[in-house]
Amino acid sequence: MEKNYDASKFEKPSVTVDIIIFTVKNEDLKVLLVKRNVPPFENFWALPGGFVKMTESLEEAAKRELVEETGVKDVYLEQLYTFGNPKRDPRTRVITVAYFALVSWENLKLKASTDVSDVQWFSAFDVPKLAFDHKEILEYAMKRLRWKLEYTTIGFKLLPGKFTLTQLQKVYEIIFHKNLDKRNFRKKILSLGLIESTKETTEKVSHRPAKLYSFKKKIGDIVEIL
Amino acid sequence: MEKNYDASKFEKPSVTVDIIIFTVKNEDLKVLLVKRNVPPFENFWALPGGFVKMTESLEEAAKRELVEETGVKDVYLEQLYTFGNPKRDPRTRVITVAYFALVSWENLKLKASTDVSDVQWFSAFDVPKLAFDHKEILEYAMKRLRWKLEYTTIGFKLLPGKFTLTQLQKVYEIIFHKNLDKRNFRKKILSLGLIESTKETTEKVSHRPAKLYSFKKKIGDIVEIL
DNA sequence: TGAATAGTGTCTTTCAGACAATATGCC
DNA sequence: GGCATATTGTCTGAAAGACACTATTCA
Repeated sequence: MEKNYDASKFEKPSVTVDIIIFTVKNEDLKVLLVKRNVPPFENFWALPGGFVKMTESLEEAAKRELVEETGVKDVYLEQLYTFGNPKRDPRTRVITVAYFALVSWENLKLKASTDVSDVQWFSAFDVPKLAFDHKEILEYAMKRLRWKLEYTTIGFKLLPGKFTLTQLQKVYEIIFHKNLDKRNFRKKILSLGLIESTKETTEKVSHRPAKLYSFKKKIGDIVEIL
Repeated sequence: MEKNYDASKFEKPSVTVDIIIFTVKNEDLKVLLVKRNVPPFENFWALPGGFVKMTESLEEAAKRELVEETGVKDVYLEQLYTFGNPKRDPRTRVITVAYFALVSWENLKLKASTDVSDVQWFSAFDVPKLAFDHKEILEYAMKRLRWKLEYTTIGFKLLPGKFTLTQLQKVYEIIFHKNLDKRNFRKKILSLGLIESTKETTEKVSHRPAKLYSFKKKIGDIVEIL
């Protein structure tokens, strides 16, 4: 901290949060974008976000935006990185704290997906030109997502509460963009001891039904690394 | 981003950077602190830091602070986390972007270490009460440091350009607070293929001299994970 | 009984960890 | 030669990866 301080003495940047909201749907990784209807970057798609209010924490701001856009609470949310290049917004100095969120499609389809043209899910592998430096932010989020998937158990967060191992494997395959061996995948996931089979199975499928699994809710989420 | 924007319409938070500067000296992990001489937290020790100027990026701000406090450039610097609790500063809303830096004692002892009472190195394992939420920030930095040391090659950054394997092992032992097996440590480090032996050895020691190693400067630092 | 997906085991290779004797330079 | 530290290899257990067949349900 500076030695002398006068809050009014310095010109201050604006601070926003932007959220990268991922979900999996139709065998694809999706990201939620909103269409801008004012300059700059009018008619460009952008990450959802907004100004941080003076009385809310950064995480509260991110959660607020998340609820506004998707109607879901209690999802996985983590701070990603803070982007502060002085030229990233052509109007004025804006520093943005990026968060990334993982939601299961099943949990949110009731609400946000029924919105119309100005809020839409895009394939994370094929997004339109984005406003500001949002492309860079998205790419950073993809890196973090892959990394987390490899070294933590975060993948569950993209699925509903009960899921089959095949569904889970699919999530991994989608995000890593490569096929995985079924036996090795199951061995590894189960050896982590973080999910348990329920007594239920999938129903009304014209083939052998699969067991449904759910997370063990253990002492504190073990997602914490780093 | 918000749909409508008027830079003057919103009250804005102040934005600072704070830096956790680590070094290793006397077989201890040290962190640089500065003593505050104005309220709030007058006479408390705090992390070095300051306001982000309107025309500089966050990283530039962090580098500027780093040079001001230590006189060193070209050190390892990475963004740590952004702390934005609305109550973290009792005066006004201050959001701080924390960076952490690793410097080798040998590279900086010329300058900053000769400063007097208000800038000092403390053992990272035994710091005084800190101003604001700086204790929390420091703890987070320690976690990140341990993590990075385990999964990347970042440890080299705490040593001078040429070093012995024993010195390097010492760094790891200090930070992990436990002893490591010499043979396994050397096997692992050398298998990474990131350092190479020079033709030099330590001199004027009253025992067998050790080979000096240096980093291979490869295509881009391989420290990038996550 | 055929279609479709679920579920399962072995072998090999690689890496981490335990463990102790020899080598070298200086005095 | 004695002291102090440097340097080096083997064995064992665990985990990751390659690989193919049997089981179950429904139509």
